[in-house]
Amino acid sequence: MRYTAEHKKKTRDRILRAASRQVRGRGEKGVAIAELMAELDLTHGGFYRHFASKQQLLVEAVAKGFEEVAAKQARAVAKGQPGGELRSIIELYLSPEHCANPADGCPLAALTSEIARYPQSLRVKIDRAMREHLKPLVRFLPGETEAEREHNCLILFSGMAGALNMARSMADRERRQAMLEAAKDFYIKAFCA
Amino acid sequence: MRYTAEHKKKTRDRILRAASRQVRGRGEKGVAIAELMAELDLTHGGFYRHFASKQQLLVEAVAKGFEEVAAKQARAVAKGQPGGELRSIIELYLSPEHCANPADGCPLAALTSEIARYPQSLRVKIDRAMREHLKPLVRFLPGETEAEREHNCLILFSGMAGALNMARSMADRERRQAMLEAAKDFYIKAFCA
DNA sequence: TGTACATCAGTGAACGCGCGTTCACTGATGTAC
DNA sequence: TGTACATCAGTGAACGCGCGTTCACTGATGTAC
Repeated sequence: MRYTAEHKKKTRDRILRAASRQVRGRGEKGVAIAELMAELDLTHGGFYRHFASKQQLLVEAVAKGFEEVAAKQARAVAKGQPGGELRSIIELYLSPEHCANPADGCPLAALTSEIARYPQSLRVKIDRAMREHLKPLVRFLPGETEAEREHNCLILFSGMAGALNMARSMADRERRQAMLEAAKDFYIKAFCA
Repeated sequence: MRYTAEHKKKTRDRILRAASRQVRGRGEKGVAIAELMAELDLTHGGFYRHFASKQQLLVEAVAKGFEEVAAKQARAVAKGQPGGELRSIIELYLSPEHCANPADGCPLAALTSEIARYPQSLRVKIDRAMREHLKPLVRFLPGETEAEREHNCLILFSGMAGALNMARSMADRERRQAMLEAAKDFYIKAFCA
């Protein structure tokens, strides 16, 4: 059957959203085209009307993840008081909710060690998406020069991603909570002086 | 043909070493039994005389990785001056060599985001191996109480793992180096006060 | 307005490949007598 | 010391499964006339 252009856009977006959740929840290898399409009540063959390959899907899915996270961070910042932007972001990032729901969370944390192994062509695109995402946050970081603030931004987010993964790796709830709290204290003290 | 008990031990160890390097270099899904055995000029069938399953191999391979890293850290500490133990460890961890050679490096960094997705049974064992590895380092960390030093230890290593992965994800050499240097400065200032 | 044809999102079978695991077998060496 | 049998690390074919991608086909709707 023939569908409108609008319908096609919507389908493409549904695939992208589902893929973005799956790749963050399960990693690149955890995404299977046929299963992904079945989740949307579609069959695998149609996938290639929307994306050239699984790789292309992944790049866009990661970028989509960064967008979602940016929106959440913006909401958290808007809720908090002025001057406390970075603190709000740190508390959101190291919250039990973010820890418990990788699929809805930061792609950098979900794929920390995988990205380093992606082919260069993919890495370049993800790197770009990440920097695009971090750019508006740089101004909240301490530092005399723009370069210093940028470095601090990278250190903060890579550090929090590491801490979040450490918490996610822990078996019992208590240690997980303690890890998140300790990390929250540390990063707030280090960057919100 | 029949081999001596010693020969069997050696073969098992060769498999384990190769697997440890592979899993750190490529991730869990990147290890293929047949390829692993072929690398040692063996065929895949023999694998199951040494390990019950791929999972069991992975647990031991990760533990082996922690042992290797511990040995390297001990060597670095012995070379440096007394009082500078933590500084030596940080400099080793965030060195260009460690960044460039994940297969010979810290399993925590190599598998940061994957471990969180392993089945609970596997995670428990890896968690134990990791804590075993960190235990002798806790005393070098600042903190009034043992619990505080332990938390600081977890924050430091998870943070460094995050920073190392961030550097590994970057496309060009300059930014990678700058990231490592900035992180080195930051963690030394934060923990070697 | 009506008709003939073109388009194209979606279908589902098929291809080709990789992988973990099993299993009957081999044959050199260990062991029991 | 010599002989018959047991052991078991290692071999390689086979099984069963999952997966990315291709392709001929469908059929409702868009478009040209």
